[in-house]
Amino acid sequence: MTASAARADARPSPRKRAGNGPAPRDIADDVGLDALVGHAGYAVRRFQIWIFQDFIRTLGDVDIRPTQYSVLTVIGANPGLSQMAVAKRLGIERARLVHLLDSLEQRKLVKRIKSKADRRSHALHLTAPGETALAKFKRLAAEHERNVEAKIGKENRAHLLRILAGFT
Amino acid sequence: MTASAARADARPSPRKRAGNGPAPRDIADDVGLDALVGHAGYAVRRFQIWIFQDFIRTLGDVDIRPTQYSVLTVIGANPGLSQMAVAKRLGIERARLVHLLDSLEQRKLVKRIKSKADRRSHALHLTAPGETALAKFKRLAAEHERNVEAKIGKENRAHLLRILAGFT
DNA sequence: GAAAGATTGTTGTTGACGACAACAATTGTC
DNA sequence: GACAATTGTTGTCGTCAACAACAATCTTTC
Repeated sequence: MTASAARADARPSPRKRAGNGPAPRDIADDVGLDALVGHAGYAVRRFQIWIFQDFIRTLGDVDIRPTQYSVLTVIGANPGLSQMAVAKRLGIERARLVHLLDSLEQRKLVKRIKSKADRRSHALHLTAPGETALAKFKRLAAEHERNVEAKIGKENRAHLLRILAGFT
Repeated sequence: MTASAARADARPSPRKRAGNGPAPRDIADDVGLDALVGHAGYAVRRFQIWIFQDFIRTLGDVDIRPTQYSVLTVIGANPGLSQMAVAKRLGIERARLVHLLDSLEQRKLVKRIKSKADRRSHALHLTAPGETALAKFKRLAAEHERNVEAKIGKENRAHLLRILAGFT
């Protein structure tokens, strides 16, 4: 460990700013990224990385990633939706949903049924094994949520969901 | 703003759908994702996407992305850090930091100085124009933070930062 | 002091993901 | 029926995380 970078390891930073102000005024002579404290985007990004890694790890045995889980969940709750409807609802592009559904259909979890009313679109449904699989995924996802609670606290998680309810 | 919907409680849903199918089967806007409500990861992901897009848009004129800003900020606050120290501090891989620094160095914002003590490593510093540029970036970043406040509320943002303080 | 092991920066690959553009088939509009 | 819009699909481009391998350079160990 070189002398110039010696302080990069310690992470004391007990300095909690209870005040709401961003206060980017600090000289930050102490440690690392004091200048980044107060940036919501940075904290949210780090948290999102952590939460996704825990999700991927918790659902690792069944090999389901967060986006796949969201697609399955929406289809399970709304059978018969078109790809366009699912994509718009989840905020993903329909071009990307094509590959996601290709993978899920290859695993026999989802099936595309050509719509009779609109022959351009496909009605999306879960297969029978897809339904039972989703039930298992939901149990694992609930376990993941408990990990989140253990990480940031039960009521903090609840408050977080309340704050971000407008983005779901 | 495709997903700026309110709660899933009662949504009259203007039901515009000018060019939608005749069948009442695929009404995109009325899709409920009840099962996704209550998943912290989903809300955080959507929020993170929004916040990054606003950051990129607000700092669009200076062409600085969130990761670049975090690198500049850390180097500005801790001149002389090695690439390994910066990467570890920001939670990015050193392989990725190489390209980030290539870009920033090409723009004359950062310079790599071969360390005399450890000839493997580089001491990272801001250039003179890099310092003045960072000052401008910080003003724009503060404007972005005000956008976040306008989006979720001032005290909600403060509470969020408090909840996620452990991830910075 | 030399060999063995670890670290730093670099290059490369892989895969997930968002953003766009173009296209055929189909539908709605005029 | 001509024209515009939508749906699913294919493709490209760029960002980003995760690895793997490598040369140069410490650090450790004998």
